[in-house]
Amino acid sequence: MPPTRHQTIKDVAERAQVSTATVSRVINRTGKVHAKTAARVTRALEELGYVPNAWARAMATDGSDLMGLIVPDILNPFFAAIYSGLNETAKHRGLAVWMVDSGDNPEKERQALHMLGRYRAQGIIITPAHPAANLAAIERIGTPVCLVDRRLAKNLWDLVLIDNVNGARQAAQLFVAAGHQRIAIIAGPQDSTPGVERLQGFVDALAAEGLDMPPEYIKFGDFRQESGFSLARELLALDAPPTAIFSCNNLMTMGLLQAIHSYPGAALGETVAVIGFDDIPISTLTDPPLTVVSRPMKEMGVQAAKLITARMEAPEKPQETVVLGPQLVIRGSEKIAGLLRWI
Amino acid sequence: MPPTRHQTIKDVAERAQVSTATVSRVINRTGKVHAKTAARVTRALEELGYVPNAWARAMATDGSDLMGLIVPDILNPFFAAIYSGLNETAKHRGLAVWMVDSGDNPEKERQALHMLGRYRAQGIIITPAHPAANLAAIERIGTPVCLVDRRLAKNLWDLVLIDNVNGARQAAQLFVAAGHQRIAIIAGPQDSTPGVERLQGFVDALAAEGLDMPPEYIKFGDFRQESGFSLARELLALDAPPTAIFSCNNLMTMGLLQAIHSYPGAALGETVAVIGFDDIPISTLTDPPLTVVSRPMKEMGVQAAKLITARMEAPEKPQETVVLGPQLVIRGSEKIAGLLRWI
DNA sequence: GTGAAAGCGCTAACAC
DNA sequence: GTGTTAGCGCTTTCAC
Repeated sequence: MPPTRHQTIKDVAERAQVSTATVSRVINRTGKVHAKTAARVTRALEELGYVPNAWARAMATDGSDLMGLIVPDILNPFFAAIYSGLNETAKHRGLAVWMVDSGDNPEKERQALHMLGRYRAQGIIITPAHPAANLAAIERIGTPVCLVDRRLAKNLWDLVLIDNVNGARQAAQLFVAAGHQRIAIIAGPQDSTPGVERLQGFVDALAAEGLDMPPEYIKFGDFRQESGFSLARELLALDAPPTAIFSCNNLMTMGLLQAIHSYPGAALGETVAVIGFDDIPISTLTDPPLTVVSRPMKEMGVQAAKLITARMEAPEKPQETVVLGPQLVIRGSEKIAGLLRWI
Repeated sequence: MPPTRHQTIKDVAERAQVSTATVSRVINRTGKVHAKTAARVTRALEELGYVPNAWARAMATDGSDLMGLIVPDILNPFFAAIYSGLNETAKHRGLAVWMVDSGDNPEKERQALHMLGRYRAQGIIITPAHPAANLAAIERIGTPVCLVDRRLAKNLWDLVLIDNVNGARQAAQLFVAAGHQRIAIIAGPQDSTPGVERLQGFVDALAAEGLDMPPEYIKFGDFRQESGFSLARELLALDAPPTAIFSCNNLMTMGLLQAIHSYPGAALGETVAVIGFDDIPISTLTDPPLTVVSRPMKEMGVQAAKLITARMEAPEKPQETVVLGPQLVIRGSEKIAGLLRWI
């Protein structure tokens, strides 16, 4: 491991017997350089194993190729998929994406924002931890911002959203079609866009079908597995437990399944039906396989990349919102065995 | 969105009626500054919403707080967990971690290496895609390197490994104890450390118990779900299918479960037993729940952080290897119902 | 076509 | 205690 100092443009210039300006021209293909000189420079570049210094370049040009992505949970496959789509698209445009985890925590989010600020990221894509917590900080960013999956209290930024109301409605209608009457929901936090919209879409759709949801059938979780687990147990313990449960995100669905699995007398597809929001790897492994509202996660990242690069080119253009449609994937878990006989 | 130019140390200096040097001193708490002056500077700092420029600072000090992590698959919870541990520990030491995905692909890995080089990362933690593909590039890095989970063809770098042989041995012994005779393995790629060691540990342990593994019971996958699925189907289709299958990583275990689930006549815990390497979220949801060789994933990240920061302080100290122990988590899937009667 | 030189934002001697 | 100044590595006028 020879810890050789990084070669600079100056080293290259000396070796190729030219000025640093010429080396720069060759590297960036900017301005005319004689073919022969260029060849000499290229050779020196290779011989020295020159690696450009991104900082120095960014300082001189007042702009880097760095893009920030702030997500609430790097371990959640949903956000990993967004990163995937974003990164691929950004790479094509010569941009590098740095993903940072906010832990869905305003204070950590503030730190993340600050860090990307220090590194002078040219744009920030963020799924905010809270609709208002870091509002001021985000307004002060001074570089393009694009929100993904969740809105903020102010509507100043480009948005990539899912039609949550529509997705929840489809789930509700499917439950009704399967003959369920006692339908429950494990909702998300009501200070987040997805939390509110999914609950609303679900409740409204059931109401339209003439079904009122009693309060004890509406549970509020925090989008984490543990809350899905404990809330599901509360539902199963009711005197008149629901025959159908809609879980509002992937992690809570995992908890819900775990609860059903471990609850005496409860059985998926027998005593209780389930629809989850967001597909999960185990969907096809449960018995019956899991019916879910699925959404184009990677595509959300792709759209975010497009919005933010467009805004980098035209900072003053009007705010834009992209709404992607969810898709119901029916696999069987939306019904239970005995139900049709009872109706 | 007022796209105000970033404030510089110079702006602050003017506002506080001091020199840039003094501002720098206040920011970095280096050198003496009169309390009153400091107060004036601090005030200006806040009023202007000053955010330091990491690049400029790094250029001036010839060193940043940037750390690179290159993983084969950001979507794999195993690597996400490593990031988690690494990031937390690094943050305590004032370092920021940039995780980059190599897609387990030497070419993309090369690009990742290059990118972190351009950004002058102060250290690189990497799970190499291939034992030799980018060897030269890694040797040329010139900044501390720490390998996680996989070795390289040369033993020049600090290492964080799992005792794979030991983990596989425990799995084999448990199968034997459960009365299995026809035991198969879905192994990983044989050009990777974990692939080789887990196979070896398993085969050797069985041999020690007097059990030879016929070649048709040894399948080679690529650590991805799809290969777990198709190889499992091959095993189940044998004239004398195994009663026990050991899967060598989390993704292949998912495929294996899927295959068992969908294969006519096959049933987990009835016709076939399973042990997986690495825990997965669904372990407790299968029936019977899944027995796995589990390992301290986050801790691997923590150890990597420690090794690399230690090396940053003492670049010439002897190479160090940390081997962490895996742990067998017995949940029931290692046995099948009828087996004990037959012995 | 090519080079000299200024400057990006910051730190670190070195003076005072 | 505080200011002046010389870089860090690079790009970019502006001359020639």
